[in-house]
Amino acid sequence: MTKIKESSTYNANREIVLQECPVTYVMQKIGGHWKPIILYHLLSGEKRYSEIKKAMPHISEKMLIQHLKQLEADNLLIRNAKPVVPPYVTYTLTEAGKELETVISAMAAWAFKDMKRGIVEAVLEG
Amino acid sequence: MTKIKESSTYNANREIVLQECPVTYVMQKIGGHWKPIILYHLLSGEKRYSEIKKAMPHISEKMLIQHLKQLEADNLLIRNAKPVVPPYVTYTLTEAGKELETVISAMAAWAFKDMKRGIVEAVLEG
DNA sequence: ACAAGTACTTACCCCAAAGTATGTATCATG
DNA sequence: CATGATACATACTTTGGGGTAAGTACTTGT
Repeated sequence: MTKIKESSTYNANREIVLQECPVTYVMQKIGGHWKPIILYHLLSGEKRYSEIKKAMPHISEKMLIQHLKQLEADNLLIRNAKPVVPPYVTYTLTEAGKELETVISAMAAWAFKDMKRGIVEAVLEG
Repeated sequence: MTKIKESSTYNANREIVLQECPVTYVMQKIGGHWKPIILYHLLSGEKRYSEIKKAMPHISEKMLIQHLKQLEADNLLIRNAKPVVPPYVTYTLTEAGKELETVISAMAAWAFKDMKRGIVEAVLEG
């Protein structure tokens, strides 16, 4: 059986790369502008929708909801809706979500180091 | 006429988020489909262009070059061209690039754990 | 009566990222 | 003298992520 050529490389790419590359696997789940930031805010504990929104003034509602749904689908957080009348919905990290803290920390550590490096170089050049 | 404000959110977002969020800072540098994979291949040592290309059969030349240039500009790798006649160009990680290994390892570790979790759940569900 | 708050949903649009395809310079080799 | 290898460059098209704006359903406060 010849391998399916599906519709051109990029579908092929996605799947192959996903299976081969754990980093890409992670990127699928926490990549993009907003997801890591949402996760970051939830690392400090359960928050309700409006709290997250206030913590991220620059995100649109559409993006926020969309990524919350995605993170839920990816089993990184849990949505909890109380059937009360002003809706009361909270989001909590799952175990998987909490375990991302090590990844996020590693990133943050590297980022700070790299930012410093940038400054040092700028100073040396100037 | 829906006019988009010149300086409206998404440009503002980028900058604000970059300054506020180290994770986004990292994403700018190693995010996307290809960059982490390129870095991964270079973690095992200096490689020439054609070697990287062969190691990543699904990337287009355009994307490969483009990301190599970007990674170079971001000070994550160094391009070394020997002025010989079949061109001989190698790429090596900088210190900053090598230090990404901790980040990439954290990602990989999480990914494998999470993949396993996915399998376990699938089995339990039947 | 009606505005305001909460947690979304939907429709429409734009742009940057990624893909496709082809071109370039140089020399070695058949 | 034409072909192939190497390391790119460039034009052109497509795709999808993200942005804006507006609507929904339900109730509380004034």
